[in-house]
Amino acid sequence: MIRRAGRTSLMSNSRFDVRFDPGQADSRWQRAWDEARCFEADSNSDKPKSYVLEMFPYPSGRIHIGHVRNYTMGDVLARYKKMRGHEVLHPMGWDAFGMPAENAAMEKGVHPAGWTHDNIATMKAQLKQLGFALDWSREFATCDPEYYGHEQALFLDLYEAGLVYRRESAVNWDPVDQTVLANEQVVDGRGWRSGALVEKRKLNQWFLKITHFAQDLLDGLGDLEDWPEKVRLMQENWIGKSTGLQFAFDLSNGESLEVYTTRPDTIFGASFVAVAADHPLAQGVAASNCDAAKFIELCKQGGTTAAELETAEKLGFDTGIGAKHPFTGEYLPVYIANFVLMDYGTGAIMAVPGHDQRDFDFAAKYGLPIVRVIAASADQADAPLTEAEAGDGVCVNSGFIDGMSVAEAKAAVIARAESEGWGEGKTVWRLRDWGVSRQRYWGTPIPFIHCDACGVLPVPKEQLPVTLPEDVDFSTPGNPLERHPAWKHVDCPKCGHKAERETDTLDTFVNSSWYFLRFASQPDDKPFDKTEVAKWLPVEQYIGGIEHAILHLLYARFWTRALAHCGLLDVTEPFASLFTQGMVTHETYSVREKRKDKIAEAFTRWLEPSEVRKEGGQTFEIATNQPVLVGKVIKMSKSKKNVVDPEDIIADYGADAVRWFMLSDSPPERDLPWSEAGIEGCGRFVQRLWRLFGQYDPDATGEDKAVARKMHQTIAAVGEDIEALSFNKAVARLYELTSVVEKAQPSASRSEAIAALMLMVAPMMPHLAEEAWSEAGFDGLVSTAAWPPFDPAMLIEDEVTIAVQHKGKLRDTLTVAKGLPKEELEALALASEKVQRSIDGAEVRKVIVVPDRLVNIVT
RNA sequence: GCGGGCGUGGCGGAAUUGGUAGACGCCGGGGACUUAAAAUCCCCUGAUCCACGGAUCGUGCGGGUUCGAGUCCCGCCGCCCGCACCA
Repeated sequence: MIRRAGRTSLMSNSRFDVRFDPGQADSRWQRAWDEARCFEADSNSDKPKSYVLEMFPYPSGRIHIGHVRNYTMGDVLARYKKMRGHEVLHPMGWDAFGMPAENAAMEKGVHPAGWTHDNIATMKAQLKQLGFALDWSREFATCDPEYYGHEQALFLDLYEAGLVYRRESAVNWDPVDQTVLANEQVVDGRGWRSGALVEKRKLNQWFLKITHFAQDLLDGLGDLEDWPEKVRLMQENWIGKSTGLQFAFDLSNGESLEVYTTRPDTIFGASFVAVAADHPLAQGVAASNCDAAKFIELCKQGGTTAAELETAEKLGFDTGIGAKHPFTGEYLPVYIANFVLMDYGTGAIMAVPGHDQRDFDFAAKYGLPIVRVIAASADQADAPLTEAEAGDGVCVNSGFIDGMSVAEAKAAVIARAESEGWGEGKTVWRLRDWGVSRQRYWGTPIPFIHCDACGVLPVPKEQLPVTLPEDVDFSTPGNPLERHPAWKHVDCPKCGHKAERETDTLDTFVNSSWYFLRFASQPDDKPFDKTEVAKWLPVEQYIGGIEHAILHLLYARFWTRALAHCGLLDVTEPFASLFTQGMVTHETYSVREKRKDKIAEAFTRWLEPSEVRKEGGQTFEIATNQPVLVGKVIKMSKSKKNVVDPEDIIADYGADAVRWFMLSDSPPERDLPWSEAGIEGCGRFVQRLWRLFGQYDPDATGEDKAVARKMHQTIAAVGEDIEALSFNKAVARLYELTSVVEKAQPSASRSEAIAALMLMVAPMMPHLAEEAWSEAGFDGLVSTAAWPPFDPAMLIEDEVTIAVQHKGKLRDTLTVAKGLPKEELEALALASEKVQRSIDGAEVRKVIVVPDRLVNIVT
């Protein structure tokens, strides 16, 4: 199976005589791969194709260990697929627009472009050091004008297709810095720099009609069998299809108010009506009532996020208006409430405290009635409610729907509303259109021009790209594009009079919504070529963090559909299989210190792992020798200093040991705790394999059945494990084979197993594998060699160990020939001395025999 | 608050999906080699009891189904992630 050429003796002057030296081997093989250009994908190949993609990184400065884990997983799969004869596309690029570049500009006075390009250079060098099998010929950064220019063209295509529009929408406004803040820049309702109370302010902004594809995006989830169930569920909940009743309350002031409810079955339990603070009704009340206006102002303070709105104390303002209940005719009070969202449904709700916790909290606070209208059974109609009960049951205290199930009552109430003409059944989506406007510089300029006479006009396509101006000033907060003297002012493309450019840029999620298409095909004159893309898409395996489970992945699915809708693409689902990997974690180290200026106030000083020393179960700070508090194992973060720099550990242990550590022990979807002892173990294993590889002897003779069987079993299992991305299991099996081969006497089987090990570790430890492969005298690169075959006949053991239980407890084990009939197994089990002692003369009532597994005797 | 996930030795985890719990690795202990150290190799390592043959307990907690439960069902507890302008 393996041909060998060249050297005939390994006995002398071999690299195997000394320890494996990653310091010189790593870079030598990295150069060899570059020179051979062996990882560049050929679109015209007739091999089966594999598109392996990891989420491209934001160039934040340096590669962190999370990147290393992510890209190592993808790399193992890409290298494995190549060895299995696939034409592999495994590209890399840079998600290069975003806020940190502007923050650096403000803090350090560097230009975002320069900062970003420096970071890319650093990080690319770091990725190269890890030996990833990437097709660098397809590399790009989203901040390249070529890339974002094509993105602008696509944006205009979507505009022509009616999928882009403008409307008013709220942003976080910092009144001191006079700037728009991202949610993460709002801390406890205050601007992170100014500390000013953040306000909600309305701006005209650009939106993409993702809701047009809501049903399609939902339906598509059903076909994504190779996506984690939890991600599909999260997206399903995010899209949030609900059917309910939309109806109008007649108000005591003569007007009417549309509300939407998903629980029309609880309509008889409605005890008040609530509208959002920015609902027109609330605005109307505020116009003549300054208390109401004050309350609305209060609601504007604080964050805009759902989590903040829902955890904030429920507050309301009684408008004094009454809403007439459609069945009882009773008037319910209408409140303005801080927990009602204008963006969902009609921005107004009927509140049923008995069966919705938010309504319950509100009713309890304001002394409103809490009525039970759903009960476990009809005789429980008056059971007291101590909290909202959202579960199933039958209707009680509910007039004509009494006794109906929740589902029946929903249908009955909708039917009645429709026949009486005051309401209708309606499907409502939680999914909202995607706001893509950002009031920032470092992003894709939105290619539109505002003309007083002609309105909002797209930039003609032949004038693309609209490039960012380079001479910008970050000394004052806010968007530099707004105050740029020249860039902003242009002539109207229609009437030729003076007009202004749109100064908003696109959300960076737009950049990452089509980058996988550009990797597959990158012509100069258009974003991508449809037929070329069709050769590579969908991505066979997409790998990234769970934090992208909803937004990025939903936006990319939407964008792909939208482009297909415009006739630019034939695919609708970009990622056939998705894998979400866990984080890399580390324990934290801190010392509590007393501040000199504030003696009473202790504060925490965090220490880096390199600043502490462990001794006799205790941990000390190296510099001061004082005891260190060892904290929880949490995600590595700069603020807690529990970080390790990949470059440092590569320097200490070599790329292969780092890669091996990333794959070992923890299942890839779970968190991986970083440990110094663990990486040391990996470094030892690299040397252990190296010593074993040095024992490869092409002239060895003789068969060793046990070694051969173990090798075939391992080849079969490791292949399956890699395909399932169960790298930790593949690693464990390779350890097992290594141990077996080490202990075996020299034989042809043993040498064959050593060669197979070189091939099997090649995707994981490519530098070591190349060095051993060439040193053992094999031709060519191991990276382009074929994965070793296995013989299915060799997988089957001829002996099995049978568990013998008495009353479900293990009493003995028997080693027998595989496939022994039930009767014989039973007889052997009953003959066991240990079993007889346990039975102790009792009557055997039943014997359960599972062939090749166990015998259970019941007395 | 809503939605999602995860709990197995000192630690990371494995267990053919209802069939020998703890594979494999790390840590720790003992030994070999060495003048010594490093490196390497061998043995032990869930808890308790023990007559040294073994016994009992044990997969977050409490119930249940089953000849048999880490795995299935019901109810709790704890921790983690996401929540639309971080990427």
